Amino acid sequence: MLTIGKLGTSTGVKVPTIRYYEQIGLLPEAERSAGNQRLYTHKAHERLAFIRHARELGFSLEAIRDLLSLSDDPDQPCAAADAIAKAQLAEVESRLARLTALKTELERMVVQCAGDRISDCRVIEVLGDHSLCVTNHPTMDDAGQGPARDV
Amino acid sequence: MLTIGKLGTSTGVKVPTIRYYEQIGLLPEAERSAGNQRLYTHKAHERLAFIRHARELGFSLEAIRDLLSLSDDPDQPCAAADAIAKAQLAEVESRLARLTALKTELERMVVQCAGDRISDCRVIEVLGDHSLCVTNHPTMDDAGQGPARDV
DNA sequence: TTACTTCCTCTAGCAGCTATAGGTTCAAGG
DNA sequence: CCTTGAACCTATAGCTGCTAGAGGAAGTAA
Repeated sequence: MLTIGKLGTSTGVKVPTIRYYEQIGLLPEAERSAGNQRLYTHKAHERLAFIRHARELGFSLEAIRDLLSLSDDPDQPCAAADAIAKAQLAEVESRLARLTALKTELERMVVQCAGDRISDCRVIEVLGDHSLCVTNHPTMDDAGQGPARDV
Repeated sequence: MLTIGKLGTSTGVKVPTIRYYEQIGLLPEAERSAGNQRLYTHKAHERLAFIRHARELGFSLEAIRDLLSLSDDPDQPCAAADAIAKAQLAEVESRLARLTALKTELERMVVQCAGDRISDCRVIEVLGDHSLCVTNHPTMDDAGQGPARDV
């Protein structure tokens, strides 16, 4: 039986995050010691490692919730898990494409900035006028509205 | 003079977002009509277009705030604006590297999933065990902690 | 026993919006 | 002129995925 601190260091998940996962029902409520402290089994450790790894791969907590409920039921067909992973892959690919376009644009901005006063600064100029862009980088409608996500 | 709705459609920024930008001081307080409705000048339109475009390129609101105060003062040297753009470029490049690693991993997961029961599912299996990964994809420590950002 | 660390709960905060409620103003049609 | 309906107003709460802080209890080593 691990304390929450040990579980945290052994999985690389911070203690408040573990409590948060319990709170939102991603982890079951932990057993408690006589003094009301959480105690974790090997199974809980595995489940948290799964969650952490999926987070690293960019899965949302909602997707992870689905994956966990699938893995709790090993006789189900695999198609649903596969679909979640494929959706995640598509998401990553589209993000890659957009980021690549942004990189091109930023490189152009930085390279072209030859003046030494703000009034001649390409960075400011390009940001003020989308028509100066070479790529068709994303608009707020298709890039900036979804739930914020890292990586 | 534009109403907030016209300004929104002409810049591609949603109305509540414009009000939010005013609230946090990114846009100055708008003039009001007799009936207390916001009215915008061409200058405000330019400023919002600038913000929107910078957001598309992934700049944080804080960075945009800095860029705006620079552009308000055109005699200043350009170095600060250049530095912000370069930092943004570095950020985008590191994000690209991480996303590429994730893509590799996800592709492997999806391709290898040959079983048709969850119990044989590579997706679930790989997520449960980081050592099955071929790339050194990011950990939560270097990828998942910063301020959430899209694109 | 004392000191120190780790744990507990609870609440509030972060970015960057989005949504809802409950009301006012404006423009067009009859 | 009056009505309808869209667009506006303010204020507040919610979203994701945590993180930080307060104020206190429990566990551990010397």
